[in-house]
Amino acid sequence: MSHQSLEEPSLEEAKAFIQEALSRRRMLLVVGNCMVDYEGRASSKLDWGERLLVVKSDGSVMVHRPTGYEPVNWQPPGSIFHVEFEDGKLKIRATRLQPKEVLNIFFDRVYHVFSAELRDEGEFSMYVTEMDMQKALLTMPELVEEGFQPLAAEKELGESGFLDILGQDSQGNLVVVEIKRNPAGREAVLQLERYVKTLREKTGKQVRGVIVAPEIRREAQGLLAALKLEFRQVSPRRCYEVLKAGKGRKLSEFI
Amino acid sequence: MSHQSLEEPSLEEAKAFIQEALSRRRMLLVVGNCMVDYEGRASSKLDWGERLLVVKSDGSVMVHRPTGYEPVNWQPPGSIFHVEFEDGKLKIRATRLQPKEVLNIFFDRVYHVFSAELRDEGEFSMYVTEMDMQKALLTMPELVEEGFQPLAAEKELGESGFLDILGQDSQGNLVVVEIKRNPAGREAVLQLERYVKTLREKTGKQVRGVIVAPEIRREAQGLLAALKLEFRQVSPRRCYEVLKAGKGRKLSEFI
DNA sequence: GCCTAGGTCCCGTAT
DNA sequence: ATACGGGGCCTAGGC
Repeated sequence: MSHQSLEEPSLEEAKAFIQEALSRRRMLLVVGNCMVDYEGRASSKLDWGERLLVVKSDGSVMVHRPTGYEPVNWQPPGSIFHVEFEDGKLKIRATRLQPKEVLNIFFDRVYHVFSAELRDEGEFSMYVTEMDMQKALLTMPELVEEGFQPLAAEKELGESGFLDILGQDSQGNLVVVEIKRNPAGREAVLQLERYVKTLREKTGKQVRGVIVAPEIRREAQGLLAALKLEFRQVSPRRCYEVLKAGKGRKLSEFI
Repeated sequence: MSHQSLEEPSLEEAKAFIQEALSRRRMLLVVGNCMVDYEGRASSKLDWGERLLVVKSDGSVMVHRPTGYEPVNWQPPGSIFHVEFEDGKLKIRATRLQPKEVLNIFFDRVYHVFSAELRDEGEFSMYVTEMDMQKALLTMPELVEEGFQPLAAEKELGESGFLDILGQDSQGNLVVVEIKRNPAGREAVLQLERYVKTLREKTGKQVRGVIVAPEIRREAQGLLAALKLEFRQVSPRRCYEVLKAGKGRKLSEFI
């Protein structure tokens, strides 16, 4: 990995360093006193203060204040850069084309600049996502309930959107399964209710609705009961284990 | 502003530097080859690669890969740190207490470390928010329509939630106003419909529903028409100007 | 290209 | 403390 840095560069030195880093698409860090203007979907202005600017090789931009997880100003990947002096300040402009958004960062002092060409091929694996839970339920339908048989997944229901799993229970009743990776709230219940209602109207038959989630919030339980919907607790960990065990089998076997 | 950095430190030197920075609550940057484990609401593992670690004075943590706007792993403000050697690797543990989440970062090589105590009192101002739009509509009700008179704002409607503005038109009909700063979608229409329906049931009178937003999405227009609801285009910029002009006047004059 | 749904969302605000 | 909605959300997947 090649990298370089400067301590307390002049604005001219910093400008040259930054232009070099941007043109070579290296990761760039700038620490200094700056002011930031943003104009695009919304507009904002950040007065002078000491911050960290991060520019990545794909054109992502973040301006970080000393505190707070989120950048105060930013630009997503694909931004285009222009560096120049304006009123004696070092100006870095990052432009996004669609939607058209412009971020202007003005430095009147730079304490530190750093650039590097990072190599990172490391695999990132998240153990359980909502889609994983769906796969797990399709792989092992009894997680929903004994005798449950999936008929379709990600089925469109017109205005209502997409339901996660449609199946039938051991009695042959239609069952709509709504999956949540996080604790299910009122919104999930209402969403399920829309699907169930739509299906009842379409088919004219009895339709059951089941929320599958790690837990259901207390405030959603009343609504669930009032709408005669059901809840089945399934932990992400269980799904992860099912997926690990079921590797190699194809989804198409089940739907 | 005081700041310091090291180039190509040994792991021992890096450990001392990092511990010093964390204990003094300085902003810390580490560039090096690392591996990351996360366990909490979900779980993840990131194999070895070259990345940027940012730790802020409030305990925010971000691990950034060479590309992508978002950090691959992170911890929100308030995290607690522990630094030690494990299997010859420099291990930085960031723990969040609620919910309990642990982020472990292992470095086998450090290219660059930097720390600084940033001072930033600069004011950040966003020109228009959804609440600003509400204030603007209360300040200048004709933005909704000629003769519109606000009666209440943020009014609770039981299970339905809070409606943005309740008012009456020049004919004395009740009007529910639903404000969106962004293009209004199907969800906004359904939300408005819930409020209108609830109010109709409560009052037994005719109730109109109006969505105020910069624009309405195409796919929501059919639903809007079918439910006999209305749309009024209002730009954030217009709201911003109304607010600027209306400064000094109090909200309580209007509601 | 636009749109929809999910996120370890984060974050403010109100309860 | 916890629930709820918004975000310049960002990001991935469909069409």
